[in-house]
Amino acid sequence: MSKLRILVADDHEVVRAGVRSLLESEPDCEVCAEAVTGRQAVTLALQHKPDIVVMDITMPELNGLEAARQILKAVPGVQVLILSVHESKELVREILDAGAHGYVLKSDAGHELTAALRALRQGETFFTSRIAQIALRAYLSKEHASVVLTPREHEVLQLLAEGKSNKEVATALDISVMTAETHRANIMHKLGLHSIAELVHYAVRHKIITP
Amino acid sequence: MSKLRILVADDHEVVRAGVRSLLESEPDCEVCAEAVTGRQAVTLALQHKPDIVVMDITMPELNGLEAARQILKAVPGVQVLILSVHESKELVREILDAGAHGYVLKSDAGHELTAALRALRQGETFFTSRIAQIALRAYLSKEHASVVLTPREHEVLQLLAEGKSNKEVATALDISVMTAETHRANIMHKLGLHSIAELVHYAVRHKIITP
DNA sequence: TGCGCCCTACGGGATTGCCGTTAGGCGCCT
DNA sequence: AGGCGCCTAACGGCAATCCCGTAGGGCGCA
Repeated sequence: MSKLRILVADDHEVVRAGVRSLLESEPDCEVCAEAVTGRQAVTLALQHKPDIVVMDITMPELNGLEAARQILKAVPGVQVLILSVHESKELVREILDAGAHGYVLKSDAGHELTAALRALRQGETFFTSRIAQIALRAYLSKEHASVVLTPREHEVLQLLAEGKSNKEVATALDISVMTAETHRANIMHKLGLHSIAELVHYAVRHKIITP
Repeated sequence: MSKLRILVADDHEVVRAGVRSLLESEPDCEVCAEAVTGRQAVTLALQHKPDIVVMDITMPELNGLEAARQILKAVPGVQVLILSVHESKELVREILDAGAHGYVLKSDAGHELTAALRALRQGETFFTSRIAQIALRAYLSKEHASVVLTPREHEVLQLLAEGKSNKEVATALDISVMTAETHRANIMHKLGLHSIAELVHYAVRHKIITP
């Protein structure tokens, strides 16, 4: 069996060097090309027709997700392994929908990356445990997991995350402070949050507010 | 002359592998240790007393800047090279004030990193061109507005913004709850904030934490 | 019609947050 | 030596949040 030919796409040279270093510790892998932008990744994928593309998400010109979609459509048999820092539920969903074959976090240990490659070579998929958990939770909570919040709760969440107090929320929505309080309690219970700070984090991560 | 002993601090293993790979292509460099958090960087710097610390900024527990300050104070003769994705004006200022010896962007080419190392070995500083421009502009326009927080306050701010309560901050920093409380009050007073939510916003906007 | 979900509202106790103020010790700079 | 900034610590008091639970009215769907 010939060597696995791999295209590495990441806008940071340091990261590319890291991936190359980790991959080439595997005897049957070789990096056939490196791309700095998403557009370049598409071009190089067409030129080299690699077995696997290791792809970052945040890249200039064309983000990794869109690049992945184009590559998967244009290059038959290619497999895409996403390597990113992000781990939001929406992102996982988008990645799965894009048809990626695996997802590893940059904070994961290096052996996760090589394990992912071995899985892909066997024709399997590989999602690192945290991602698998996110995907599983999303699946178990009946598809639309992020819509567990009712419209009213979503509204309250936004106001709270913008820095408003219970009283201000109550005034803004013209409801009792008690009711605002109840909504907040329900939101926190549903999302598993325990403080305003976590709530703001959640809102920022899910783009409910713009920091 | 013996080899340059280098400590690499970054929470992403891929990045650490990349830095290691790039550094060890230089014959007179060796990576003596790797840290995953800011606090671990401080500990390992004290243990290994490296010649140079290559440090990321965004790290859990203790950010790279504060870690750099502590290391520069505690380890005589050590040099700190910041390796980050960010390039805001405030950040450059803080980095210069912290006493770092160089600043290279992750998107820079690998030879920038090795060039920086060579500069540091000669006792010089190295700032990649975009950073040098930012620093120069900031110097010329004499802006001394934004950075009023003390190192300790910055640290407390980070922990609070990460969602920790006063009590948790106190535990994490091994200080009294009262003291943590005082720091929080001072931070809020200095920044004109009035709630944890606003504090988190501030931290996100100023890239003190990653949402 | 009945069930479930949502919005509304309230109670009360424990905890934590917010604010002003004071004060000692320590290190750094002049 | 003296001053200054920082870190530490503490107090009092009021406000707000957290965490239980309970509960009625409205509205859509089977």
